[in-house]
Amino acid sequence: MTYSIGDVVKKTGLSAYTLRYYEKEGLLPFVKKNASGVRAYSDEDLRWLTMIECLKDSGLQIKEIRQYIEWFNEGDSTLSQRLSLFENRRKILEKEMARLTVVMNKIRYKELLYREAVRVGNLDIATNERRFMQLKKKLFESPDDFDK
Amino acid sequence: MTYSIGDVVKKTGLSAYTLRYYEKEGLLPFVKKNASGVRAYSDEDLRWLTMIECLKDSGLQIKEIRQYIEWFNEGDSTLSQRLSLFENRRKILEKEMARLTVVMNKIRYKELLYREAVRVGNLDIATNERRFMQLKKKLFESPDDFDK
DNA sequence: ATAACACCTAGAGTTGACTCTAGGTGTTGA
DNA sequence: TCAACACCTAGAGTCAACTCTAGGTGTTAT
Repeated sequence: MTYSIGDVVKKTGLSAYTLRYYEKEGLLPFVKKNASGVRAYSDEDLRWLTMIECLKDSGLQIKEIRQYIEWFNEGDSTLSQRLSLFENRRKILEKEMARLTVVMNKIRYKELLYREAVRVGNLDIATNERRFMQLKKKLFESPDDFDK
Repeated sequence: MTYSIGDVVKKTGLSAYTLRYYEKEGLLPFVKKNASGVRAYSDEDLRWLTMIECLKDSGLQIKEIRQYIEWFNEGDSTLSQRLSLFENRRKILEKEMARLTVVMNKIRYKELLYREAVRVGNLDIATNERRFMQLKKKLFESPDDFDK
């Protein structure tokens, strides 16, 4: 069972441009072409595309994904490099989630503040009302920076 | 109290290039210049920079940040637009965190798998060992996509 | 047999967010 | 006074990841 590039566009949601671009960048070294040069994707290729999506979602750049694929093709001698890659990614994702949690608190504070501001018609509450000042103090190192 | 661009570079970690670029893009509409054209940042400007950092961290593009600053300068008539902005951001951040949680699981699976693969010297465990197959099934819709 | 259609390549263009270069001005310490 | 230094502007360059264009080929339905 093989698939045309149009089939793969429908299956993956990626554009044909993107699929060709990935190939040019070395992300799909196995895609076969028929006698007249038309791509015929295998199920194996589709599995690679799923993995590529996952790695991309985790924040890897295309050249890093290519590196992973090259390691995969070199076989068991590169197992430890691949392990490092996933370890590093996991650590980076942990940091990213921590970062997002902090940002989320700040944005939530702003949402709460503006919800009340819309209700009363002005923003003075941010600097006047005890409850907002206390919230700011809890959320921010230097609270006054968040009156903007 | 005012600060030169060099002072602000030290305080914020942003480059002088970036600070001038932000100004060009309308993110710092209040920065004063002295008679010979040299920027003198105020404490107010520094507070804006903190806010800009926060909005940038939350994923806003520079033109969206400019829009927010314009709304701020227009006063209370734009309170509800600003509320929407923070609401939308909060929702986007929630989605982003959910997305990262899913990705994290997949990357953790890979890390675990490769840790064992490095120990035994090959990757066959992924397709042979019951515990990895079960983990895959728990984590992925179509588990075989993650043998790459 | 011809028009429509899906596909191909090489290479140019786009977008966002910087980052740098060239050429110049203003201030300050030896 | 003159060299070092921090600063200025306009505009060009960079980078990643696409996205598109131009010009062409191969297949299929009428």
